Amino acid sequence: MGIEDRKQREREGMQELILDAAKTLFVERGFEATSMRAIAEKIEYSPATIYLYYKDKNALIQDLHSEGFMRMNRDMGVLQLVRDPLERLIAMGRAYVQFSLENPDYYELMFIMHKPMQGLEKPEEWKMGALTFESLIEVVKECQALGRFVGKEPLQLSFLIWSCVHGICALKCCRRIEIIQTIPHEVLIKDALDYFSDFLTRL
Amino acid sequence: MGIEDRKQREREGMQELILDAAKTLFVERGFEATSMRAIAEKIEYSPATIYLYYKDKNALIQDLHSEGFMRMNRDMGVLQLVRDPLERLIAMGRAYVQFSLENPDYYELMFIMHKPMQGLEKPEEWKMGALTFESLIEVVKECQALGRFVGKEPLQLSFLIWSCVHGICALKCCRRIEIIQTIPHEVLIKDALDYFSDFLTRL
DNA sequence: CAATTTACTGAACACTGTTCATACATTTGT
DNA sequence: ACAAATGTATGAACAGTGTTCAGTAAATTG
Repeated sequence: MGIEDRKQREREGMQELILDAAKTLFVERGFEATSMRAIAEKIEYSPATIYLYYKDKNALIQDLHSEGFMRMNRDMGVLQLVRDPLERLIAMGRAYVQFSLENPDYYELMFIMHKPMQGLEKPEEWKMGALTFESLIEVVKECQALGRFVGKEPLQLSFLIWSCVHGICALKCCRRIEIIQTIPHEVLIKDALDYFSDFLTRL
Repeated sequence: MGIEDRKQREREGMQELILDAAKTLFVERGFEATSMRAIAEKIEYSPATIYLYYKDKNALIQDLHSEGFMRMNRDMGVLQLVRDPLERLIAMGRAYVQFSLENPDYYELMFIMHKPMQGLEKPEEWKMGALTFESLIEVVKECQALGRFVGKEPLQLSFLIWSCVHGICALKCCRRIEIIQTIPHEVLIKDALDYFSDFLTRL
């Protein structure tokens, strides 16, 4: 029946309408600062209507959470074409940081905020993140197969590498980088990434 | 006049009473989850009374923010006694992570939450953090004086080192470490720190 | 002892996320 | 074509939040 299909489409259209409005406001005014009423006003519906399409505010956040991971995976997908594992590893690190700089709001959602985590026991959505991490482990293993990172556990090493790039992103994102005022932050981050790459190469 | 002194003491006593209650509740129930009314109830005063001693909820947070830095500085102060710069650097990294594990609530306040940052343009309070970072730069320079980290800018390198340990703490604190379920987190963090130390030693 | 300053509070304001009975529109069965 | 049943949207309300302020009670002063 085409009528059920139409209903389904309408439903998804409404969800997208809500999510887009929410996204815009979240980016504009931050997170806690955007109310359900504000979202409702933007799409010209009653606040109660939103609850017909999303269980609560957290559901909205979780949807954006997954969308963030899809974007990141899309952005980093092309890197699988890089043949040399070490080069790929370094490129992944740079792409990761770049993503966080270009989409700080998504990044915060994905890796910093507490909200999207709680009540998300199921790794169903979160699985996308685990997948990205596993591709990191894979590339580390490939590097090891070529004689690098000898005597290191790939999992632990991958975690350290992740920590390193995440640390850069998080300090920037949470504005703690601002205690450093002697040089521009872009330079700081660029240099840190260069050193990071240099270290990986030398190990 | 002793009477003015007493008033001053009473005032500070009240501030401490409020701050202690706030601290307890923050740790117990998280941050956004503790209301001014809850704090007031705990100290058996009216909510309005709190506003006679703290401008608003942010002021409370900022006070805890500085207290966190004082604790951290105290904890890490003894490390200045470590003679060898590299050993000191590594010990500082370990102490940093340990602090974050023992005081996740303070850590979140100091390095993750957005709230204590906004409206805190003055580095008066934030200066304590900058001081800790500068002692990191110093120890890096000392290492360089002994022939390590050749050709690296101390500031940028220090930032990378900070990023690395902060990354570990932040992933743990924000529960993103939980995507890794194959080995216990303590082991993961311990190993990552060992690798981190190993890398610093080999550079 | 009266006047003044200080410490405190109850009630209110403008918000927040969320729920639910009610009203409207649409689809269905006859 | 009309009535019944389903689905969709909403206004009003609830319980909660941070915060303010007029008014009260206590302590300090003259």
